[in-house]
Amino acid sequence: MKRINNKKARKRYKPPTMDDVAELAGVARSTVSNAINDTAPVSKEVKERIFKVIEELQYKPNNLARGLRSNRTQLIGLIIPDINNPFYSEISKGIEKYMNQKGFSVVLCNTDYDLAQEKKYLDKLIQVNVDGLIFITGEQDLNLIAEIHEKSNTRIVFTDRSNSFNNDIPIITIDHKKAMKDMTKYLIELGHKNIAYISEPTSMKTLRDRLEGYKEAFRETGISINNSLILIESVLQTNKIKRGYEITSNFLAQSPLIPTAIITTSDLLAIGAIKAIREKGYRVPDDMSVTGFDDIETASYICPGLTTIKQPLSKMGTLSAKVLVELINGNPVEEKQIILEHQLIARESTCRVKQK
Amino acid sequence: MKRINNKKARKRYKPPTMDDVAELAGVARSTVSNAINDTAPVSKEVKERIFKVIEELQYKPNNLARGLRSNRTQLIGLIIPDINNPFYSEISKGIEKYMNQKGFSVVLCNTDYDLAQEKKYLDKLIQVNVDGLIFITGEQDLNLIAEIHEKSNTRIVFTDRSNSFNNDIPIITIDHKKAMKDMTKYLIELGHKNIAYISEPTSMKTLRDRLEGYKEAFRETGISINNSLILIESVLQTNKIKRGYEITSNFLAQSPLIPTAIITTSDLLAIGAIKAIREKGYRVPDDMSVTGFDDIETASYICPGLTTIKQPLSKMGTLSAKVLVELINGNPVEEKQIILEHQLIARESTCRVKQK
DNA sequence: ATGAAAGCGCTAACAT
DNA sequence: ATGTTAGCGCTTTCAT
Repeated sequence: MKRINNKKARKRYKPPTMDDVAELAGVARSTVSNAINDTAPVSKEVKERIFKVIEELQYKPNNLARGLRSNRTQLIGLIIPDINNPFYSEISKGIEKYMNQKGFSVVLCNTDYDLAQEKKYLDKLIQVNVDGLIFITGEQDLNLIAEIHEKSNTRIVFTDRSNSFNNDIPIITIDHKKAMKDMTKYLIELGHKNIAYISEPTSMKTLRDRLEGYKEAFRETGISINNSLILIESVLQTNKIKRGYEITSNFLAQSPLIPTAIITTSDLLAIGAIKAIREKGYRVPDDMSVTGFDDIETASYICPGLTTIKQPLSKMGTLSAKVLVELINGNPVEEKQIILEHQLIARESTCRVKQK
Repeated sequence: MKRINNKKARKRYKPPTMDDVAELAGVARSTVSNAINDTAPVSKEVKERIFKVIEELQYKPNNLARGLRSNRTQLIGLIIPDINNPFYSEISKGIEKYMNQKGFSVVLCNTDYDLAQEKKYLDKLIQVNVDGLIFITGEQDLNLIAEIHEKSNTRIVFTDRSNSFNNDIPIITIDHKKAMKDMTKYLIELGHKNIAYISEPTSMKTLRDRLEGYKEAFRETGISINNSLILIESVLQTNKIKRGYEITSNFLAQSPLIPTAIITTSDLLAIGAIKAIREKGYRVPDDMSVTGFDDIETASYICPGLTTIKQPLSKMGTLSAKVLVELINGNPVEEKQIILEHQLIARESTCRVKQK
């Protein structure tokens, strides 16, 4: 409203209201409402008359008014770190698709892993009166979540990760510890002993779990762990590929011990790592095997195809959405923790260790 | 509302309203409104009192009520084909970021290139009372758009593409014809003559323009075009990499003439193409150069690095958002067509043609 | 500078 | 089965 002085003001088109429909159909407004929402029986003839008028007028209920009255906006919030990361975009796509089918609209919130942003979005979404929200993040402020959970109309579902399972917010994820254990054992079975581990920050529970899985695999096979091969990022950030490249580059440049395999905690990290490895003159997988995590689409198309852990991303999205809709509809959700199956996908980026 | 029979009904927390604030501050509701929105002068003392109460009560204005009254929801719609495609997700990220800064929330709509879905989303967004929307699509129903433009409160901005420039809807894009001409000439200068062209459907104007650029490059350099090397997809679809792989695979299997270079209309297509080329036993770029389009992040990390046309994706998003906000604020937008600069990025997937 | 009052378009409780 | 009525929480005249 800063400038009203643009002469070409848009002609204010007034869309038809429920009153218009009621009048033209010769019934009361509440009858129209009942006809539309099936909230009370309406005779067949009246119904027909009403829907004819609706068709003629191209009447569309005003969601704002509806929401104000009924406390239901058919809006849900989606808080994710980075929509430009295929891991999140694929989950998001699943969520959006399901929600759209169920008549909800999805408000997208991109945090760039910033805790302050998360808080701001949380506030914003409440103010938008979303019926619920799906939260994918590592660094949640649990107090804040609890407060929201209690003080607003908003239902919450976590996807992929949560820092604690001690509340009753549903979470859809996989068994990260098991997954990484599978991967590590797979490499060990290929004869690898010096296996580097490049991880995003273990401030996130999923990543703590994975590290645990890595270690457990060593323990169970009786191979000793070399801590100098474990590299943990300290800060969450968006440019995963670049970070994978940098970490690996630095590591290879200074480590006295060159591993025969590198495990990373995401496909993007792995893509960066492979580039760094090659630049140092090593071949993948002949000199060094590399593994990713997630199984994003590109993982199977890059060269060499990336050995990785497949997370059912789309399904995770769909399920999260489904659970949230149940919650919104007031249906009880028995299973608070939904743990989906992962799968080790062996491609060309890993091979049996060569004679040393 | 299907089942009310879950006993564990949530305790209905009632957030404070503007009336609560007014009462506690000992002023009229309208004064609170004026204080918050700066819509009329309010004395300093009263203002302080009001904001103190707001802080205490943790009062947040209800957007629904606000929107119902003022016809402003601070919601905008984003209609895109595929959030899981880095091209769109990067633009989307730019849009979301800018909009968030400006106090808007973004409603995400993913069409999967389906025209019917686009229509549904358009309706839905109007019903949600978005203040405006950004539309990225090839197959828009122009009548529908015109209708919306006229009959709703909704402002529209196109990003990347539009089938016609004959209306006054702003569009943010690059010069696709020029871009593809640049790329083609670049290959010609490297000595290539038999350059295949793999394109997504030319039902989209941007892709018609690019094809035109390809042809013009040949014309201007006096090299004859071989139509059997031009392959146009007939249907828009999401799985670009897979399609790139299939098209290239089929083409190489049956074409009597094997080109020394392949131009594709997107990086994803190129990634698929490279895989197919290798499977047929050719090397990239030694036997066959390959080019992409867009310059998504992975383009520089795959092996070989992909020669491509850089589109300023993030900027396109930001600018689209900016224009839309101007429109919403009633500010005149002089420049309806914003054509941004592209850039040819030469990487390792192309090289000088070898002696034949 | 502040207050009173109307009403945005709808749902829901109640009455008929 | 249908109508009447009272708000939901806010912005926006219009008075004062």
